[in-house]
Amino acid sequence: MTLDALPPHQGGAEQLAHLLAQALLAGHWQPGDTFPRELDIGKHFAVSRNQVRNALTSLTAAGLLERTAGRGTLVRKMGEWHLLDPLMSEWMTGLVNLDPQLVRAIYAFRYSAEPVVAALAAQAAQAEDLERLERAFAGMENTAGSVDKRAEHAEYDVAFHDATYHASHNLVWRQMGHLLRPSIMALIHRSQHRTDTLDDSLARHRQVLDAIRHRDTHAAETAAREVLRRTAIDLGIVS
Amino acid sequence: MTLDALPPHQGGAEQLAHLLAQALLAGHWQPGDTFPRELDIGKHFAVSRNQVRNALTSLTAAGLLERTAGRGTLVRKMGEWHLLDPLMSEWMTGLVNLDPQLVRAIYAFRYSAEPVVAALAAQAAQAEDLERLERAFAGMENTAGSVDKRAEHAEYDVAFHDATYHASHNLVWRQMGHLLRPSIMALIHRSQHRTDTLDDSLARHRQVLDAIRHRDTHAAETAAREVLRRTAIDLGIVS
DNA sequence: GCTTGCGCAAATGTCAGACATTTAATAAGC
DNA sequence: GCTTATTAAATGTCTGACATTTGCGCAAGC
Repeated sequence: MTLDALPPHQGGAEQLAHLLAQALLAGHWQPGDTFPRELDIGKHFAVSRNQVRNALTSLTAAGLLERTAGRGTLVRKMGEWHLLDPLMSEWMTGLVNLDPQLVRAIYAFRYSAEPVVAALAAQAAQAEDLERLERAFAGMENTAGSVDKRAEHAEYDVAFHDATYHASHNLVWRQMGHLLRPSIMALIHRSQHRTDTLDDSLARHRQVLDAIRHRDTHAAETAAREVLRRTAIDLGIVS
Repeated sequence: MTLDALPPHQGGAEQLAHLLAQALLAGHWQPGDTFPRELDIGKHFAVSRNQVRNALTSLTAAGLLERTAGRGTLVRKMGEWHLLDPLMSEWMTGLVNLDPQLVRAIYAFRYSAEPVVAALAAQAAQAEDLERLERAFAGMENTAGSVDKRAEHAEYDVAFHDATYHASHNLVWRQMGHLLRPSIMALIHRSQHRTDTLDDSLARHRQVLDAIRHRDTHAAETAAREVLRRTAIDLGIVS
């Protein structure tokens, strides 16, 4: 694979990293392939070697690449990626053709984890956590109707789930809120967003909110699972 | 806080990063403090500015520091740390005085997550996963007796739990195996390692192994919880 | 007195070029 | 045929200069 298929970019090592990362995530290179050389990348995008090295440092830190002096830069396989690195979430977000295997893996994780997180939230949520949840839910309601507010709706959706993780009041769980963004954003491109399914999704979210508000751990667990069942359908994981 | 209290080091930006990271994790600087300047660090450790910048890049990527041109380098608070970055686990491992709040947070996470992971493992484990679990458990048994094998025992302990996460066959859960190392290594310094508690711990691990082997999800869940109850006692979280 | 603007100092960020080091392939020599 | 130099190619490192951003002081002007 060459660089020719990639779009140009506008300055900054971060953007270059974003560009290359998305190409890697989209599978433009096979694991084990040798990645283009620093000088070639710099030539192609008209940036200094420094910028290239900074970008490649990020990708290496995220487990996407493996570099060794003399040999070059190798592409690592999906199992080695640091899926929990916040940068990864940023790069995955907005990627249209995210690997179905990855979408499935993240969903499976959420399906097993989120009920537990919701239960913890029901135990530990403070007043401000409830406020965040309610604001996010209200946002979801207000943006549920029109088609041109789909992106905005997804943002509130992300905010709702992130607030749930946050309400668990556990430092580790809170970090995983990042994973929600790519997972939920994938919904935009895959779901039909019919009115009835949206209503159903909203109702299930409301049950999570109510359960947490009433400090009902068991109900929160069940409700979170129901939300994710709805998500599975929208993602096309189950029919 | 100055750099004077830190030990010297032996070449390599990685080691320098490790050194500075451990100082940060140990709380040598307060959140919001300004970190020493690049040139001062280079002067103190007799390394080039490049090495310093490489080290600081790692610390910044891990969320320990925040750098802005003109202002300098600020120390971030614990809530912003990327606890799931593999480098963080490496830095935390072997740190004698890890912040109790952090130990507690990681433990609370494990207590809520590991039963679910064990249940998944009971569903998804393959023959090779069982082999790994058995090898790790056998190692724990063989190193249980003597005091001078405590470190080795801890390694097998880590391997056992890591094998459990691995057996879940989920890309996301597998990444979290990293968190186990600092958590389990903390046991070495905190637990008394009396013979009877070690026997008890072994027995509970054996139940996890058996439950996974028999594909009994519910038993795996319960057994994992029991293992962590034992761990809580050894960590001094509960009496 | 208060604000605005200018300029200076200090810190991180960037660049360019040369050089070091590692690796793999190739050729030389026995 | 095996081992050993040699060479080429890639990433890693060093150095010095310069760019850019930020915060602060200080003075002018309303």
